[in-house]
Amino acid sequence: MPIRPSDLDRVKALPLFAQASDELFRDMLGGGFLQKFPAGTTLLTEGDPVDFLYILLEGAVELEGTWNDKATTLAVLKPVSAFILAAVVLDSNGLMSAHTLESSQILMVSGEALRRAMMRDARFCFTVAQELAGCYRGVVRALKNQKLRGGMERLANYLISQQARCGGGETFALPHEKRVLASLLGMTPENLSRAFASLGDYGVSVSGPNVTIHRPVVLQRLAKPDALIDQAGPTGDTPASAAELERWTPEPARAVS
Amino acid sequence: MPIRPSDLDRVKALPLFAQASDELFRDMLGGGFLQKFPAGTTLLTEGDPVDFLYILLEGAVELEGTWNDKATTLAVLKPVSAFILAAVVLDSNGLMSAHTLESSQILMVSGEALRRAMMRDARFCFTVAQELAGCYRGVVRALKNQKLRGGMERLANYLISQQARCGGGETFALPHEKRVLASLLGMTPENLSRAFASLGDYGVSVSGPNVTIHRPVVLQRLAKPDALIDQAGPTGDTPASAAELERWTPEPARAVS
DNA sequence: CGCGTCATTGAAGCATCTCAAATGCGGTGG
DNA sequence: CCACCGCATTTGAGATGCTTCAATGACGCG
Repeated sequence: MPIRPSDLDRVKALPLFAQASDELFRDMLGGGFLQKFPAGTTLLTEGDPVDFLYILLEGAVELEGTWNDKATTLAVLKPVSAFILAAVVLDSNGLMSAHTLESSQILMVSGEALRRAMMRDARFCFTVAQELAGCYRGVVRALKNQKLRGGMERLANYLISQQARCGGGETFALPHEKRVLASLLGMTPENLSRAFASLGDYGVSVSGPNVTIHRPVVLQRLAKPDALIDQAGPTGDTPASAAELERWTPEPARAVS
Repeated sequence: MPIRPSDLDRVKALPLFAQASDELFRDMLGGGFLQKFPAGTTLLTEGDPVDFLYILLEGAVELEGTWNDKATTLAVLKPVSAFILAAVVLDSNGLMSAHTLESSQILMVSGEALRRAMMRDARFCFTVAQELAGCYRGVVRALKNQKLRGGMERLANYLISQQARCGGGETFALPHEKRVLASLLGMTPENLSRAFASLGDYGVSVSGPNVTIHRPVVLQRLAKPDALIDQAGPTGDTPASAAELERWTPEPARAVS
């Protein structure tokens, strides 16, 4: 499984690696694998030791946590994203399971090599710290989202974010199964259905995976999007969702309040 | 406001600074203040730029997030803890407000100086990355706690953690006002009261701030503590709570599953 | 002593979950 | 091409948990 140059370029385009020297970059990827996994493959199990940093190049990966036979989705990743960086930096075990939602191509980078590179190059180490800080802030947003908002409000804000991420047109597609979306938003599939139905009163119509927001202003009055919870503020510019953790890159210094 | 040597020692004992050279340490604290604040002082407001790393030496600080006129407590810090490290590393604005719960003594370290030190010393930078990774994992635990457990389960697990933190005796004291605890656990004060009352059936009695766990086994069967959510596993050894974010130091490699 | 805050208790309303059944859709095999 | 199957989604009804509003009791401080 040789790594294609075009894949290498995509990895190097990640903020995490963009500033690393070619030498450092080559060293790190020395002990790496590029692998394809079918949909539904479990990549990591909660509680197991983590030996590799995973980088998703194609497909989609779900991160989930479980307790007492219940499961909840903590994030859904799309390319290009690195995940479980925190466990790798601490050489610890994962707090969440990871499995593919679609057939996925994944680059696995040796955790050992990554930590060595960090110790060797302060600049790269700083970039990792920035990435981790960004991840941290992503989960803080998710926690605020969960504790401060109700189900319909979470859904409304998700739709507004997703719309921005899809280019801003009044109709766009949901990127995952509704069942996954429900778990991500912290509700049951039944409840998500009902929440979608209720949003009809706010000018939202749903047809399969396609959503149309007919009256954005009305929906926003319900959603009250917030720059400190949803990554894209009320004016909706920046992509990425509050819930899609880890995938977010260091924020611009002084983001809009 | 000169910094007393004894305070310096306490700061240097933080995992974050323990490995830094004396020179680096002195450089960083050059642009720092040591200040006392009365109870109820707002140190930081959500959304404002963050110019300093805060280190709590005495007292207690609450971190909270707000949305739509509702507020929720994200963490309660006790000495010695550094906070808002993530915002400092990204030179960004805070996602949460901070205010003192008691009269507190706080060391403020220049964010500029901290970032410079990181770029200069890969070893220190690595430690910061480890700290951030630990913080990240703390919030992930909190998010799982919030999404997967109900109110009584969260309280039961909190009590078990708190008991361990207080030395393991069957009677111990709650460290904060119940109103704050309720917000930390993601419920209303009324509901916390009822939850405490319900725990009577599980051998828990409450008298003011004092809690007694008469039948630990019964409570544990309800709580089902989990090493991947609560920092202390079922056997209860390590201190610190799932909800008290940021204050947690890098975990030992390979914590008990 | 009186005031204000915190904690507790009760009752009503709302949101969410669970269980159950019906609907709709895509894909397989005949 | 069509019938059938499996799965995701939807819908309904009842139970549960949580919130809100309101009132009372307990405590500490001026």
